[in-house]
Amino acid sequence: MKKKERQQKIIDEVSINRRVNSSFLSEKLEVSEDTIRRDIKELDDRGLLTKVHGGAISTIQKLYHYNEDVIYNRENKVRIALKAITLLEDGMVIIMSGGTTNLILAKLLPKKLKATIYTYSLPIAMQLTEHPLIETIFIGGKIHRSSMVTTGIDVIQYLSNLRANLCFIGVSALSLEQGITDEGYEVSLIKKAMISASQHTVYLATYNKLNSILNYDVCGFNDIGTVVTDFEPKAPELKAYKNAGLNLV
Amino acid sequence: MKKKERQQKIIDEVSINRRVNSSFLSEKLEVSEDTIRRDIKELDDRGLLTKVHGGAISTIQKLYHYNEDVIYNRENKVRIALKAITLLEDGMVIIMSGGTTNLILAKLLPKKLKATIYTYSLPIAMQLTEHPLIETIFIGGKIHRSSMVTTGIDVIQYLSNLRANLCFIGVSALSLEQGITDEGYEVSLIKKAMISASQHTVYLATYNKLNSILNYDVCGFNDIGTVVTDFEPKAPELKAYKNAGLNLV
DNA sequence: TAAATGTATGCAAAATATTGCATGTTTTGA
DNA sequence: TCAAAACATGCAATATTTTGCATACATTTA
Repeated sequence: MKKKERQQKIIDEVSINRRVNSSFLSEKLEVSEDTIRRDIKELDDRGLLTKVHGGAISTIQKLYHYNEDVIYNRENKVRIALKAITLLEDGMVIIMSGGTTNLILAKLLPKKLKATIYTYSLPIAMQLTEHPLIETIFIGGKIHRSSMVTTGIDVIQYLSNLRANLCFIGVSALSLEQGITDEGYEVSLIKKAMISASQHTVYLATYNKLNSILNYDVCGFNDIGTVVTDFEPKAPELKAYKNAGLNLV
Repeated sequence: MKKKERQQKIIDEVSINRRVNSSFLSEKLEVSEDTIRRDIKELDDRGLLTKVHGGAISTIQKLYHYNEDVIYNRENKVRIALKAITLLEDGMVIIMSGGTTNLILAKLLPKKLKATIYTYSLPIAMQLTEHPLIETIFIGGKIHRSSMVTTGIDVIQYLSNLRANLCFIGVSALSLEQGITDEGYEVSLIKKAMISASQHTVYLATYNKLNSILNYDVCGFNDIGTVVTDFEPKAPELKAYKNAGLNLV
């Protein structure tokens, strides 16, 4: 029996029973206890089980995990997310759009927060399953491959019947002239539906989204409520926005 | 220089430049081009870069990836999934339940298969986004944390309006007396709805699900259509099932 | 289309990894 | 506290993997 095969059997054994000891495995798999110990050590290093005195115990494994290194401008998004979290209270009903800023927000939500969250983004929904007190409702529809969100009439219709306290919208582009715009027609409609379903809307925008205009309107400048961004409050680029009456956090 | 170290250097090189060719790497790392090619092939298999004629190019990193090592009895499930795939044809409308066997099936689906797939499992939906020709529709609802599927009246209602060619159901328990049963009430209702929405139903069952009974009925023994399992066709344990008229693949 | 360049595969030598034992140390639990 | 069990480590025999070469095949490009 090869090493790989043997290690797989150890993993199986550990996942069936909560715990397994080296002497038992040594006998069952017909190798010395030293070999078993070395296997267990290696599997522990790979995070597949936990080595204990006498054998190994199972570790709760995540089926899916996401690679944060892939996210562009991650540091700034973390700062935005942390600011956005201060706006939350227990018991809120929240709608979240897609995008990596909202994904980071989902990850950073306090574990003790009680809330009901509606989303149509697969990664965000996955992330929210790790929060024990958050009830997550996924809004179904046709999946858009690259952005991993659902779109279509089903989503808009569902949102039209919803009442939420707050929604978090990832901003694609923000300008003084056009307000918030998006590059996709479908997404712009969904975001509009989110806005009208919520008492308050919070826009999450990294600084590189400022002063740009895309093809589809989401929200005119005068209707924008709160924008959370990662610019220094005194940065000159923000002055014009503040002067125009925007509530920047 | 060890293999691992060398492969890391190849990855580094590819991520700095967009592309690197084998002859350059052969000279720089002082090994034959054959070795470089073998390294590149292996790294490609692991998804860390993309092999092309003449060398390798960088691959877009996935935001989410799942850990196959976590899946119990993975080898058997792969065999079941491969058998199940032979039942598919282009243009089919398919419903998939949750579970790791279906997840593996989703992963192994031929990249050239054209199909429309309905699912209520987040991991399966994520997996399906990697198939360019598959249109995926996610059935929304309240998310059940540990199994990462949606449940509730919304799901059942949605399924009741659906007509599909085929559905794949992960089996929790199968017995001669009770047929297919499940441990959750909600899940059993959803599976029943899937069955009545589909022309044909395919049950995926690893051998350890045989001869067990759980609390909620999914499908009586006489109504079971096709079961795909990983037992040897001549195994004595299957005899009773075959004698009772079950179509085992 | 032909030459040049890149690729796949089998093979044997060399490199590397695995394993069980011997030895001494640490941990456990009565 | 002390004996028994579990553990870590070095080592040599053994098993496996890696590697470059030779050969034949495929792809590119001038």
